[in-house]
Amino acid sequence: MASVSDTLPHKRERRKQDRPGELLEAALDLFVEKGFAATRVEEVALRAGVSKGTLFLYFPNKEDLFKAVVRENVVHPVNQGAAELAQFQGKTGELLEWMMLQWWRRYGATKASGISKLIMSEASNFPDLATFFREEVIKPADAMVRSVLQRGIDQGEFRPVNVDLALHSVMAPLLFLVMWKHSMGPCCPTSEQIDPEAFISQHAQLLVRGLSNS
Amino acid sequence: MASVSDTLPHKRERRKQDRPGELLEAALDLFVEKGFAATRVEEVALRAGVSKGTLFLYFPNKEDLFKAVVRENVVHPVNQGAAELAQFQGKTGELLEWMMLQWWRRYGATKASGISKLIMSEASNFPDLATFFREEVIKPADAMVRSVLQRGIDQGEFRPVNVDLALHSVMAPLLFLVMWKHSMGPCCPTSEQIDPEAFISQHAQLLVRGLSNS
Amino acid sequence: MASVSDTLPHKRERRKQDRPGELLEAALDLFVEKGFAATRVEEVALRAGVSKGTLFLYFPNKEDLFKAVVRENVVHPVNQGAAELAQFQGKTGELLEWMMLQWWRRYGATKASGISKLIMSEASNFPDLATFFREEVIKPADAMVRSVLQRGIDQGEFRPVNVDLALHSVMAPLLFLVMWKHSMGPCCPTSEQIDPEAFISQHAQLLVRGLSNS
Amino acid sequence: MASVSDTLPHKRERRKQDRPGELLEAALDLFVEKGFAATRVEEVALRAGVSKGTLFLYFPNKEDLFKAVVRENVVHPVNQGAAELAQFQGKTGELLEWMMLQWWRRYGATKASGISKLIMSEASNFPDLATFFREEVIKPADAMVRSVLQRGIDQGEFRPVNVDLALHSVMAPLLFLVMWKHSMGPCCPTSEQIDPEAFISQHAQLLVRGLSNS
DNA sequence: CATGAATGAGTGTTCATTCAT
DNA sequence: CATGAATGAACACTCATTCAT
Repeated sequence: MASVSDTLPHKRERRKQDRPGELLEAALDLFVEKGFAATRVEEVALRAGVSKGTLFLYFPNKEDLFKAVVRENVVHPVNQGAAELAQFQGKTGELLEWMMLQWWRRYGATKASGISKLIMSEASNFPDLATFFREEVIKPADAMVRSVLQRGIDQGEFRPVNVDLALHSVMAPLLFLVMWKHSMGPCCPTSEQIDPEAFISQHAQLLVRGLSNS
Repeated sequence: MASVSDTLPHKRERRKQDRPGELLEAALDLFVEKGFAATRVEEVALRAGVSKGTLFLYFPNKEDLFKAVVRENVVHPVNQGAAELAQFQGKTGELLEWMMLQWWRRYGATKASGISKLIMSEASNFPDLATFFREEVIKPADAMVRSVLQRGIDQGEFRPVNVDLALHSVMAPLLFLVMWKHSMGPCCPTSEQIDPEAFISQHAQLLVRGLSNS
Repeated sequence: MASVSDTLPHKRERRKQDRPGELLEAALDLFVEKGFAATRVEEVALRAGVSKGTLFLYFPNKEDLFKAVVRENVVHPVNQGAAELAQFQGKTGELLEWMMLQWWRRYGATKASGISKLIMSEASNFPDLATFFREEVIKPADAMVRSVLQRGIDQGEFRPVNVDLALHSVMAPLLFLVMWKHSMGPCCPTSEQIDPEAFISQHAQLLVRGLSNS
Repeated sequence: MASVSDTLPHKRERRKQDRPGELLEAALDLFVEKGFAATRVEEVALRAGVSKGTLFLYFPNKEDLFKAVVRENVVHPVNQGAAELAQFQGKTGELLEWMMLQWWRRYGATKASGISKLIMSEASNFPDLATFFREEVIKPADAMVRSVLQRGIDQGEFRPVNVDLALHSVMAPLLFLVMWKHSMGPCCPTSEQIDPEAFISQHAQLLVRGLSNS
């Protein structure tokens, strides 16, 4: 006899199963907002609606909670855009600017980018996370950018610059914006804020002009 | 025969004069290595070869110790660079590349650049430090870059781009290198290391070409 | 057979409920014995049979612990006394003497009166505590005395003296006894001890006679 | 050959001889103002114009400095007034009020009274000081007051009250004023200040009326 | 004698972690 | 499983006291 709880678990049970997920979610918010050291485990537990002791039932200590948060929330911002990118018809210069703006809108501007800032900040204390991040995020992203630049060169639109270096000319401003957004940004008066899209546009255009073969 | 004390100050005195410098050096090391919050003042003192109490004889509190470290290792270099910059004769394009390379050689490549990474990492937890850094370091540096770009525009060498945005096209790659150096870098195999000067050179040239009026 | 846990709460729970009271009692002892500044919170905790951290579970800081001690041991008794006072029927002269004796028996003669001595001793170093004490203890007590004196005047029993000054003719001897008890008293040979109730009685009678309209 | 320094010592030498005195003076001010615990020996030394180390040349530790300050500065407020008192012709009631006012003007209102407050405050930590103070100050003062009261009784002006108790009716308000002046007083708004002479006058008159034989 | 640099034991307070219930 | 009371090791900062010069 199939009881209700087989298909639609009671609230209690559903929550129980979700405990780790809810804790990870709460921890993500707080770690991103405050960093590792300044986040108190009790606050994480409270935000997840459980007691402090319960958190330690699921994660043996704060460090492991942190690592789980990072591993769980690292987003692969490449996968989504790669397909669209491949279909793009038109000048590579326009593609480059479009790609950078898309990266910002879909990733840099979202909460998810907080995890990148977090990793950059804490990498030296958690080397394994840094390695993990490099493999999962940086390498694919670099490859994508590299392919776009190579496309421009192959099509004769760009000069044959050193692609391995040029890709950082593309990524650095984006990462800079992410870092800024999560560090100095909140401390700055509005008059000193940076308009991300305006900056990306102008930077992309400078880059394309700098790369162009004319 | 002149005694030692005629030419060299007494041990006590000599040490006394050296104390602030020794403490600042130890503090720089530890702040860069562990961040502001995770650095314990006692460890700074011990590394400088004195007791905890002695540190507070020279710096009233941890925050002021940090500010002194910043002044010694970041503010001074930037100011020195600015002075040399003013004497530069020649094309602004060359000046820009030279400035970026100098920034790297004199600051980015040194231990002191860890301070910038630290600020980026912990600004949100220590708003006072962030404000201090913005006023003492970022604003002067931005003004310097802005003046170079404006020089190029005024001399007709650069197009009249938005200087407030372009300035980040100059700084972002430098800060990216610093972040990289102090976070992901140490975890990367040598094959994936970035050659900072080669990157800066190429980026500067892309930028100059992108800015140029021809 | 009903188990113990049916009638008595579990050891943990019982202790938990008792904690604040035990801490307040230990704190009263030590504050009175050593003063505010010289009392270490850890010693309070230890005397209450808990660790230092536990104290901060119940009181956010040393100052609030002290305020709680004052509320428990000074404010409450004063308020209770005031209530009984209101019900008093009879001559104001008798009321005055009765009030002074009650004040002594219920407060002055107890450990709690050490708080008044402590405040007199340390007020200048802890202005916040002084203000707190003035608002919570002195003002209500003064108001009570003032109302009694006014009652005597209104009923024609007392001459219309300056009530704001006369109030100190009532309080000063009481505070003098408290100061004496907690400072010089313990150092005096028994032959020189003051008999508090005899003194209060005679002083009250002198006062009433001095105030009386006959 | 009598050199100048025999009669008028050089500033240097004079100061050297006065060192202990200057230290005691500086210490008096600070102990009275802040109490024993809150007074820092360095501040005492600075105010006396010497270095911290020098203070320990003259006083082996803080406690002994404190005791020296007290012993040195305890004033015998009786001696001066006793002679005048003996010559007083007229009603004892007037004598009593005059004596109380004089005590206040010549002692209570001066800095010297700070030492009484200090002793009352710290007596429990320095029992030997309390004993010393009792012998040197309290006993003579009590004797004087007692003699005045006895004079009133002997002359038939006062009723035969218990003189050993009544003397506290005289002293308590005076000591209360001293304590108030050095503790709560400075923390109170001007509207709540006590006018010492007005209070003493009214209290003395209440007392005299209470004592009088009519 | 005098200095003041140096010390280190202590203070209030925080917080990750444990464990009896 | 879940709780939350309890712990104790840190940490920044203070200050009486010492001692080489």
